[in-house]
Amino acid sequence: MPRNPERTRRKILDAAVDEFAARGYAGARVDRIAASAGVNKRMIYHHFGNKLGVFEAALSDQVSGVDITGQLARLWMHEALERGDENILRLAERRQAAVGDSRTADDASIATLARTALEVFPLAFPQIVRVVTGHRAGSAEFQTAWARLLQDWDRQPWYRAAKPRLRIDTERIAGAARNVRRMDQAP
Amino acid sequence: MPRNPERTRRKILDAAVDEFAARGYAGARVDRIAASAGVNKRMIYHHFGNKLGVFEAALSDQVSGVDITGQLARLWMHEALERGDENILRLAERRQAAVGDSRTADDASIATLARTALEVFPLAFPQIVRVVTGHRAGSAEFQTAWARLLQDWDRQPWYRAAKPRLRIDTERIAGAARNVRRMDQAP
DNA sequence: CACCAATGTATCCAATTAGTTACTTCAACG
DNA sequence: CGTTGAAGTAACTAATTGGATACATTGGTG
Repeated sequence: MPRNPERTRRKILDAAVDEFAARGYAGARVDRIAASAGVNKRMIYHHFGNKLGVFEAALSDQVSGVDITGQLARLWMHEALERGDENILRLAERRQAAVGDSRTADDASIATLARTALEVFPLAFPQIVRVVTGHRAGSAEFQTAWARLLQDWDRQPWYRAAKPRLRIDTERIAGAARNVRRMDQAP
Repeated sequence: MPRNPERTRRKILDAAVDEFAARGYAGARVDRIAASAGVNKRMIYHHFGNKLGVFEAALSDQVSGVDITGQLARLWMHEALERGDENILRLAERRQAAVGDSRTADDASIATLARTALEVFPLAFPQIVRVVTGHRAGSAEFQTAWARLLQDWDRQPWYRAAKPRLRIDTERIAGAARNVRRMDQAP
C-alpha cells in the first residue's frame, strides 16, 4: 500500500466523526478512532496534534452541512453542549449555507430557524417524541404526522411571507429521521 | 454535624445533576461530585452503587420537569445522546406531566410536541440560533422575535384546534433562555 | 544517486479515575 | 447496656488513556 497522507487523514477524520458523534468528546477514545480508521494512533497525533485537534477537525468537517441526518444532529448537540455559542466553527460558511449571502431580514431568519427546529427536534430528542406522542420517532405513525405538520407549516401565509432561505425537502427529512442513531451500549 | 442520610443523599443528587448537566456521563467525575457536594466519595457508592447509578438517579430526579430551563434542556440532550429512546426513565410520569392523563388525540400530542420543539431549540442549539439569525440566543433581539413567533404559533387556528395540553407561559420561557449555560472551559 | 522531511510502526509512560479495603463513629432498639 | 447495622472517613489499587519516544521506511528534489 503506497503512502497517501491525504487518504490517511481522510480515514482518521471519517472515523473521528463517527466516534465523536456517537460518544461526544469525553466519551470518545483516540485508540478507538485509530483502530476503526485502520491507522496507527501515532498518525492521529501527527496529523491533528492532540485529541482536541481531531475533535475540532471532525466538527469542522461535518458541521456546516444543511442536509440534516441523525449523525449531524448529534454533532450539533455535542457542539452545543461543549462550546455553547462561543467560538462557533466556520460561522461564515455555515451562515452562508443556512440563509445565503443576502443580508437576511429578521423575519426570514426567524422563520428559517423555526423550520430548522422542527426538523431537528425528533432527531435530537427521540425520547421526548415518545414521551409526548407515545410513538417512536422512527415509526411510520409519527413520521407521517410530523411530515404533515411540516407541510402545514410551509403553507402558512406568515411563514411564506417571511421568504425563508433554507428549504429542505420534506421527504428527505422523513427518510433521515428513520436513521436516528443510538449508542451501541449504555454509557 | 449530626448524621442525616437523606440530606447527604440530596446533596449528592444536587451536585450530580449539576455535574452531569454540565459535562455529560463520560465527562462527569465522581470525585468532583463528591467534592462539590461536600461529601466523601465513598458515600456516593454507598447510596448509589456506582457512577451509572448516580447518573440514573440524577436524571430521574430532574428529567420529568416541564419547566424548561437550560439545565433541563442539557439533561434532555445528554439523555438523548446516551440512551436514545430506549429505557426512558419515568416514562409514565413524564407522559402525564406532558399531555395529562386523558388518552390524547394524535393531533394534540403533535401540536404539543411542536410547541415543545420551538421552546427547547434555542436552549439546546444556541450556536444554530447564532448561525441562522446572527444574534445570540440570549440577546433581547432574538428573545423578542422568538417570543413573537411563539405567540403567533399559539394563535394559529389549527394549533388551537388540536387542544394541546402543555401550555407554558411564554414570558417564563423567555426568561429561562437567558440562562443558557455553558461549560466553564473547553473540553 | 543521496539526502531529508514526511509518513508510518511498535512500545512505553505518567496521570487520571472508578471503584475498594479497612477502619471508625453513630444511633436505634431489645 | 451492648450489639448490630448503617453512615462516614482516609488511603489505596487496578485499569484506562492521552500523549511521548525511539526507530524504520518512503518518496520527492537537487
